[in-house]
Amino acid sequence: MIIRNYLEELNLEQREAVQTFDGPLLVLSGAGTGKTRVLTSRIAHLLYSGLTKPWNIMAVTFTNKAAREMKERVSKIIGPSADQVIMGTFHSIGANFLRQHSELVGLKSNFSIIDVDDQVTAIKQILKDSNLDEKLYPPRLFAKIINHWKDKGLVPEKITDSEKDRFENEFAKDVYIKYQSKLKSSNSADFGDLLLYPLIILKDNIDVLEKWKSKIKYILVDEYQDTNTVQYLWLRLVSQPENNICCVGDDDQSIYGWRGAEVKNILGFEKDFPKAKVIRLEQNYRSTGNILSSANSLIDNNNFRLGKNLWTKDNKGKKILLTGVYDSSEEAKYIVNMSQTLRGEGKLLSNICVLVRTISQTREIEEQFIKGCIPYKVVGAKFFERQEIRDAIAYLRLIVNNADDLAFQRIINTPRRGIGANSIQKIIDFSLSAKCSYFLSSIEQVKLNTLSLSSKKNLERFIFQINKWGTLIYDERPSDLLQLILKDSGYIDMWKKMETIESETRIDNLNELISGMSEFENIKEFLEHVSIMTNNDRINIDGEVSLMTLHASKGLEFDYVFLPGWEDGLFPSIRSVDEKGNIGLEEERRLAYVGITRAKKELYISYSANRRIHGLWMSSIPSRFINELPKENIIENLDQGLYLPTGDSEFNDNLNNKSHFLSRHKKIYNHANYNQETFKIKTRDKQMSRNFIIGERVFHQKFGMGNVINVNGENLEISFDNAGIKKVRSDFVLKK
DNA sequence: TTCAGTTTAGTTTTT
DNA sequence: CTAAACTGAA
Repeated sequence: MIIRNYLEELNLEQREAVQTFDGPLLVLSGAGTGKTRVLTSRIAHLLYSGLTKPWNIMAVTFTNKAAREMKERVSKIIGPSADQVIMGTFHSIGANFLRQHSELVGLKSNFSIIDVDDQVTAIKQILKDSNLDEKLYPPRLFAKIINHWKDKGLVPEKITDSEKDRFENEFAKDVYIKYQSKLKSSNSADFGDLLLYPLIILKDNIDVLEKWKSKIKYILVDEYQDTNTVQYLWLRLVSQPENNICCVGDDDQSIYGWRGAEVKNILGFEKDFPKAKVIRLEQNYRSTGNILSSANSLIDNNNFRLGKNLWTKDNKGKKILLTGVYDSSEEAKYIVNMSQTLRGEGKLLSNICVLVRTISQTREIEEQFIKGCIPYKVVGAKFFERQEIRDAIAYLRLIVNNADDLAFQRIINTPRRGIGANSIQKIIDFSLSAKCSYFLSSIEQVKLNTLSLSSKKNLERFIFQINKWGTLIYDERPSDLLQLILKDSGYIDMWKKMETIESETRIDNLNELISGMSEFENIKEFLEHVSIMTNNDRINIDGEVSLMTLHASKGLEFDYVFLPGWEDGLFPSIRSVDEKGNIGLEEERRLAYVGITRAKKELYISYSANRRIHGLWMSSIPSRFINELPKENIIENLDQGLYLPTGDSEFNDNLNNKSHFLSRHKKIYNHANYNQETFKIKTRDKQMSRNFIIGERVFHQKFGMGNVINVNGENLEISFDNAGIKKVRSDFVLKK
């Protein structure tokens, strides 16, 4: 055992949180107050005190990355036995549990985990079978309702009439029932099931519950403010009666309400767990005084909060730089210029991050980073949602779980193998009447000779291939097997034949997937990993600027933080305010609070007068949140000088007034001429950069330096020094 | 059954 | 603006 004086490194409150072992404990831990340190020290202290064994402790984190980090930090104090502590996200722990007890809810242990897109596909089919018009009843809406019910722990039987008040909900309950049986027959579970099924199993099987209770003696929960009802019920169930449960969280950082998170879980902790002890951590070790008092003053505008005030021994530091720009591309350029300046001052790029409200904001910023030759990384880029990646994973899913109808449907004719809509419909119809999977149905169709000769031949070949690959699951390495599948199925060739830039990228992505798989021992482990991987699990902190959404930034910290797009409508998002009124606005404000408190040293907030939304240029006014920041902590960047001063009376009059949402589209001042000018400059800019000549030296963000060897309009063929020959669009390379 | 060309619908955040 | 859905011809 490695003995370290971990207790002495803690402040008074932290130490109390670490040493309070028995009974329910809530640690209200503000941003940057050392909550991870408390959690790790607590685990170490529990083990060090000899009270319990590692496998009797369960620590639930919000991301797998957080779990990994925690494990590392605990093992630094206590040694390798830290590995035996049960750590993971609710979803990964739930999935594990469900694999052990799957038969209790009618699943097999090799069930597939499906994502939102698969849900929508399944619901589409159900609507079709139920003769409900997709146009009238959008599948996405049903998916949302069903997920919402699952978050609340509602199985179909428990849906009461009061839940049906919305007109769709009457159908929704029916769709929900059919959806669940569809999933069951596909041997699949969605994200909600990973939490809901374990709860049901524990409730209905007293022996399983007792076994769990005798195993788990101490529970630690991170990010408690973002737990939903199911997670809450689950914690209540397994922690009773000793209630040795320690929840750490910050009500001001609750930003997942739209996903079913209930702030009331943390607000009502003392009521839910009688005799609970509450400890507040308010000393911040992360940010400067200016950053901290801005955050405090902003969040003070929220009504629904427990209330706390962060303080720091640190000095005031630099003021927050507030910048108004003309349009979003100016904003992107500004961020890149500032990053360049910081880099010039010797600051590491890995200490810089840009946090946006919506992921689409990253595109323009990326463009400028490429032009400015600054390495960057988009964290949580939707790699696993790309078509080619989903297709590849669907092949693996079908091989591991033949009953996975959603995977079957996705790839049965991808690449085209002569099995058209008619044949597929026959397969589906038969599976419905025979109550078997699509895959089994296909086998029957071949036997029964119901399809056209060519279809039959093609289907036979497909079945043969799936079976053949299935025999290799345990023999081949996952990466080798996928490579084999993509080659033999003709999937890679399908993209190769296209010879477009996009198809090249897709093949690159597939190769990236294959190489990423090499760290996994078996396919099942890999599939588990990809489906419940969290956003920032893939983060790497090399010499790159990080670009991500505010949501993805939870739990992270950076020296220099850019917060672009502080405009009313974008941030706070008009949708959340429209849909949920003040509740929605408060959540947006908490999101702003999370953003501000990520910064350790310097914070740059910016807003733009014009932004292109869904292809149309819109003008906008600065975010109301800007006025909630104390003037003494802020300095306005007058260099840019492209926007009206924030003291503008029209803007102030409209604050906190819903009508100003309506005036959102109103031009603040006429930019028409300027607009045209910039447009001209931009096109000229683009055209100039597009005249590439053979032999020219160029730079590409991903592939580095290279020489142009072929020019075909916008499409360039480049021989890169380190990455070989690639086809690239001219927008993505820079002249040297 | 396939493929190319055209129209339309949907765009906040994510396990 | 983009991806999915649709349409019609080969």
